[in-house]
Parts: sequence; structure tokens; C-alpha cells
Amino acid sequence: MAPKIIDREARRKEILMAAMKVSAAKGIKNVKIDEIAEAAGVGKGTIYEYFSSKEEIFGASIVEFLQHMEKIMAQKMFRAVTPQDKIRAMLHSWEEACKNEDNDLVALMIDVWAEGIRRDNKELLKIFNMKKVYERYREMVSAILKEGINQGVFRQIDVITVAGLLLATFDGIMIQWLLDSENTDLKKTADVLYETLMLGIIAKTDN
Amino acid sequence: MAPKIIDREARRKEILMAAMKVSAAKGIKNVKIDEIAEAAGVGKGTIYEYFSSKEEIFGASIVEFLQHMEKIMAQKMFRAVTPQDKIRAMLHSWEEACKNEDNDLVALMIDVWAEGIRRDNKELLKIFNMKKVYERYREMVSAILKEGINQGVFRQIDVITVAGLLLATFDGIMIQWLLDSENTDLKKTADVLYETLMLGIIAKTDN
Amino acid sequence: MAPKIIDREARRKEILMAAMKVSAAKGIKNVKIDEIAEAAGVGKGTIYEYFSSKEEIFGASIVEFLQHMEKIMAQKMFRAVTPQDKIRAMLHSWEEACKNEDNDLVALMIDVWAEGIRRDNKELLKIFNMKKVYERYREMVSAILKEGINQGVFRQIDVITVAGLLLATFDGIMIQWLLDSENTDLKKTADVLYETLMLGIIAKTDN
Amino acid sequence: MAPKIIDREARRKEILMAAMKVSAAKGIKNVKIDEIAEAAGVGKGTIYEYFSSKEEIFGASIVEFLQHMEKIMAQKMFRAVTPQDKIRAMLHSWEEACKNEDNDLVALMIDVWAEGIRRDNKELLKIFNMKKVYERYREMVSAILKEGINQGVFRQIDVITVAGLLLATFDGIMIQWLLDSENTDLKKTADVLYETLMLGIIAKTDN
DNA sequence: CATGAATGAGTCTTCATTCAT
DNA sequence: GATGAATGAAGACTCATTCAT
Repeated sequence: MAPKIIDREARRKEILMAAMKVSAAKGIKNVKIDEIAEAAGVGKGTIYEYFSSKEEIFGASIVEFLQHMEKIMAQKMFRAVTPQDKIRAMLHSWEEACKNEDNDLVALMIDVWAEGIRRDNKELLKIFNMKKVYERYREMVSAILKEGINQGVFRQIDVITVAGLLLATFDGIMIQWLLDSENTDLKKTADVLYETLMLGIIAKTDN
Repeated sequence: MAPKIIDREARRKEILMAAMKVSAAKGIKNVKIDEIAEAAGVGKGTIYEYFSSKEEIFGASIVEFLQHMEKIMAQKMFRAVTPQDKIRAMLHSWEEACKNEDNDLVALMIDVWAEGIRRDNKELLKIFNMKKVYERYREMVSAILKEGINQGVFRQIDVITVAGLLLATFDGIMIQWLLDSENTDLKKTADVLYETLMLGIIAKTDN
Repeated sequence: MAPKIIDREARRKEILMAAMKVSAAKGIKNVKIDEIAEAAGVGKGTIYEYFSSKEEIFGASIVEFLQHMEKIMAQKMFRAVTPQDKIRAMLHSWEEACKNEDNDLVALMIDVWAEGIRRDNKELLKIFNMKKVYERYREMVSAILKEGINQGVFRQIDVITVAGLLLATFDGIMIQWLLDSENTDLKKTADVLYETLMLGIIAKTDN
Repeated sequence: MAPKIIDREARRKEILMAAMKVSAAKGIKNVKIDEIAEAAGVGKGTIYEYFSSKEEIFGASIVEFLQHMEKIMAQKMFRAVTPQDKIRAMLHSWEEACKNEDNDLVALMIDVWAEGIRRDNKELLKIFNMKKVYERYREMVSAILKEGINQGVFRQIDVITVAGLLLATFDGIMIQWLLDSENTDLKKTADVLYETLMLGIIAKTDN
């Protein structure tokens, strides 16, 4: 009896969030299980009731983070109608993701990349594939660009390549901002990027 | 005496190079002193004759890496005359840096960022400051853009911001390429970036 | 009230049996409380309602096992009349104990010895004393031998020593059988042992 | 330079001996690496310079022990000429092995059996096979018995089975002695066993 | 100077035991 | 009474660093 209404899923998430918080602050490789436990407000052993190893927490953090980012982006672009507006929405969602209170979560991204690059992280590959993630992102942005081309607002560009470039810029700025948020004006950067990009891809509507 | 000093310096460099090689392949945090020693062809204890700690090797690797990158870039841009050519040269040097035989050195960049972001790496801060590094890079690119504006080829853009964006794009593409070199065509990317950027920043020369 | 007590006793026995089953299969030291609980079909906490510690389960298992063995032996020898028949009966009961369905229970014996040997297992000594167990066994066998001597069928042997030897042989064969049942023919072994032993202890009935 | 004349093999043996000593006293499963290190007079980490895991130490201990036993037995039987003398020599060597100063090494045997029985100890099987060990021993004893039969001193017995029985008796007595050395007179036991066995297997030389 | 054997602080992980429900 | 979630003490193992040769 006593079904013990403890929502395992919820508890797991709690621990995951705590893990992400400390991982972001110190770097995944530098976090101790003890620290995660303390941050989550549970005993060390409890961690292992929900995750089988440190590595698994790590993988789950990344998945969680990526899903989180995707959700944010999807929400922002929901209302936008024209391709230009959609791109603007993207810029804003990314700008906010950086500034967000969960801000240091973004630092996790670096660790995600670092691990993703090392080919021998089998454990990580079991859970997800960084390549696929980027492919999905590129596809998402490409769709917008294609729409713009079809509508005649954008010129005949290689959509996949431009999409890659746009995402790359996001990532790169994110890094600069993490390294030196004081000298990186996200708002201005977003505006300049939008302006320059538009000039670069807009269809010539001369005379 | 002098030769002795040179010997020491040479040996130190050898170890450093070996350290960078293995670090790039496995990720800085995952490299053991033993591995560095083996890669350098020296005994484990010898490492400590030239570096006081692992952390110091780590810091020295980063400095070495950044200087290496800067040198490459400087060489490429040396011959270029017009601002456009200089930007093209930059694109090429960056493209080559990626494809280079030292290719996995680029993977180090990720680790460099990761460490740079963590505020608590006092040891690293003693040696250099990631902020400064980016400031220098931005300054370098800004100078080219300013030149173009002065010459009337580029429109009145916020040079620092555009410089940041350009560097960001480089970094971002580098990541994509590291994660998935098969689906990232550096040549095409460089071309599209140049074309789009030029359209985005060129001065309107309409009558 | 009475039924309640019986219930408790029954449940305790159930857990004990489950514990013995898994202990036999994996070795006492390698069994986890979780496994016992699962095998017994109860919750982990429930175990502690019936036993105060793992060590106690362990001790109780041994006692249970030894009583079980003694019961089997007693049953077999009940009908035998002559000393020779009694010895034969012993051989058979031991042979069956090995082959029995509870077969892997026999593996427990090894663990029983292992623990019995370590002088520092205070907990175990509280419950019973391995020395006493063997003394009882030897006494039991001695009685049969003495009977044979009194009847003039066995020669004047040192009954205690021969009893010890006989028990030793049982134990030793058990080990061989556990280690390599394919190459150990229990039936033949029992027969050869009986034959040789009889020749060895029988009274000379030369003409 | 400085070839560092540290005999790795010798050091390994030292650690092994220390490991066997403490293992015998407390039971293999109950020994901590720290204890082995302390007993060997080295640091914890040093253990891992010579053995890759606790399990490996365990396996090596067993191998060492078996070789030790075999050597003792071989030495004793070297001088014996007649089959009877050889059996007597065997009895003595076994008697001595028990009484030996390395006495508690014998306790290890129990752990060896316990592990040998559990089929899933892959690590152990890599190093050696308990079955083979017993086969070798049986073969050794069988040879003596066969010799006796050929010479007409022993009757037509099933040599393999008798050999197994003899070894079994050794093992069994060893256990009794370990459990209760005070009440187990090895000398008397050896004598009685020899006498009884001889009567049991000797060829009838009646006129 | 160069070396690599030795070291032990630091970590992950396990599991017997507790206790709130 | 029964349960299983939570716990933390305990223990195997790693690896940067030291130091005798």
C-alpha cells in the first residue's frame, strides 16, 4: 500500500536541472557528482536512483538543452508571417536565449560541442547525434529562405549554405558574448546582422 | 650557454606541440600527462622540468595556438591590396586553417573557449585574457572595414559590430565543420559568405 | 493471535528460502538485499521486519541449511539395520543431496566453510559454532562405527578419526562435483568408496 | 639513464604475497585494497602499477597458491620409490602443507573453490580453469595407483575414482582442520587414512 | 638533466540500512 | 505491517605530482 506519489519523472528533471546549472557554471568535465547532489538538494546516492552514471546525466543535459532551445525558437517564430519577419523573430529568440536568466545554460553549448567533436564518445552517440541536430536546424532555416525566394523577396541563394552561415553567426556571437558580455551589444549586433543580411540576400528591386 | 638556453626552449616547444596534438584529438580535459610525455617522446618527469603543472601546459598551448592562428592570418593578408581582397584573403586563410593538416588543432579552439568562459580559471587568466584576444581580432578586421569605408567601397557600417559578426561566422562555421565535415562545403560556404557580405556592406554605387 | 505468529514465522521462512536460493547461485557475499527481496517477492524494507541485518539472514541461512542436511541424513538412515547398511544409507543420502533439485544449495556449503573459518565473524558465532556442527556429525558416524565394532563386523579402528575421514571424503567429493559435475560420477564414486572403505575397516574374517 | 634496477617481477611477487596473507586471514571478498597496500608496505596506487584490478590480484593469488602446492607435493614424492611410499609421501606433504607456517594460505583454498563454482566469474576463467587443476591432480595420483596395480601390490581398482576419493579426503580434512585444528589430529588422521586405504586397495596376497 | 616508480588525494559508484508514507 | 525512496559510509580505481636514482 501507500503508492508513494513521488513523480519519478519530475524528480529526475529536478536533478537534471540542478546538474545543468552547475555544469554550465563550471564546465561539465569539472562537475562532481557531490556538487550535483548538493545543488539538487538530495543525497549523493539519490542521483544514481535516477541516472546510471555521470555520463548519462551529461547526455541527458544536452538533450534537455537542445529541446529547450528548439522550443524557444519555435514559439518566437509562430506569429511571424513574412519570411523577413520570421528571420527577425529568429534573431530575437536567439538574442533572448543568450540574455535569459538561464543564461549560463548557454555555456553548456560549448561543452556540448567539445564532446560532440570527439568521435570516441560512444555513450553520447547512443543518445543523440550532433550532426542530426544541426541538419534539423539548417533545414528549419532553409525553409524560411526558400519561402522568401518563392515569394520573390529573396534572390536565388543557396539556401542550405546561407542557413548554415546564419546559424554559424548565432553560435559565434554567442561565444563572443559568453567571453565578453560587456563588449558585446546583442541588440546592436542583431540589428546590424539583420540589416546586412537583408541587403545581402534581398532580391534586387531596382528602379 | 646561449645554445643551452636555445635547447631548453626547443625542448619546451616540442613538448608543447605534442601536448597540443593529443589535446586536440581527445579534448584538453581528457589528456593525461602520461600521454603528453609519450607523444613528446620524453619521460613523464621531464615534463615537469619544463612546465610546473598541467594547467601551465594547458595555458601555454592556448597561447601557442592563438599565436599560430594569428600568424597564418597575417601572412595571407600581407599581399592583399584592396579591402575586398583583404577580406577575401581572410576568408581563405580561415578556410585553409580548417582544412589544414593541423586540422584537429582547430578542435582545440572549442576547449579554449570552454576554459575562457569559466570565470574561475585563475591560472589561465594570469597568462592571457580571452577578451583581449577577441578585441585584437575585431580591431584587425575593423581596420580593413574602415579602410573600405574611407575608400568609399563600403557603406557607413558599424565596423566593430560587423567585424564581430564576421569573426563569429568564422567560428560558427568552424564548429559546423568539426561536427560534420562531410556536409559542410567550406569552399562554397566561403564563396557564399563573401558574396552575401559584399552585397550587405558594399556602398550603393547607383547613379 | 496464534495464527498471526505462525504467519510471521512462515513469512520469515519464505524470505530465508529465497535468500538461500539466490545465495547458492551467486555466493553469499555477492548477494544484494535487493535480490533477496525480489526473489522473496517482498519489498526491500520488509526484509528488515524479519531480520535485523544481512548478516543475520546469512547466519540463519546456514543454520537452516545444516538442519536441512541433517534431516535428510537422518531420514535415510532410519530404516537401515546393520552398520554396513547404515553406512550405505549415508552414502546414498549424501549422493542424493548432491544430485537433488536443491542442488545448488550445496554450493552454499562452501560459503558456510569460508565464513566458519574466519575467526572474526562474531555475528555468526553468536548463532552457532561450526566446530560443534562437525563434532555432532562425527559423533553420529562414530556411533555407527562403534556399533559395527561391537558386533565384530568392523575391526578395532579409531572411530572418531575414521568418522572424520568419511565426512571429509563426502565434503571433498562434493567440491569436485560442484567444480566439475561432468567428470564426477557420483554413483560410481559412492560404490568405490563403499567397497574400499569396507575392505579397509572390515574385521578380518580369515578362516 | 639510471636503469632503475627495480625488479618489477620481484615487486609484483611481494605484493602478491602480502595480498595472499591478508586474503587468507580475512577472506578474499573482505579484503580492501588499502589493506593489501599496507601489508605490502606500499602506497595504494602502487598496487595498480602491478595489477590492473583487485580481481586480477585474486586470480594471481590462486595461481600462485596452486603452484606452491604442486611444488611441495612434487618435492616430497621425489625420493619415494614404491607406490606405497609415494602415497605416504603424498600424505605427508599434504599434512605439512596444512601445518606449514604459510598455513592460513590454505584458507585461501576455500575462497578459490567458492569462486570457482560460480560460473560467471569470467575474469577467473581467463587465468585458469579449476576443472583442469583437479584433472591434473587426479592424473598424478592415478599414475601412482596404476603403477601399484601393474606391480601387483594394488588390486584392480578404478584408479581415477580412487584418486578422486583420495584427493577429496585431503580437501575434506583440510576443511575440518581449518574449522577446528584443536580437535583434528593431522598426524593420526594421516596414519589412519594410510592404514585404511592400504587395506582397502591392497591386493589380496593370501596364500 | 632525465626518468619512471611510487604515491595518496580525489572521484565515481555501490549497497546495507533507515524511515516517512 | 509493508514499502521503496533516500541516504552516506565505504571502497575500487585514477592520475597529477614528487623524488630517488
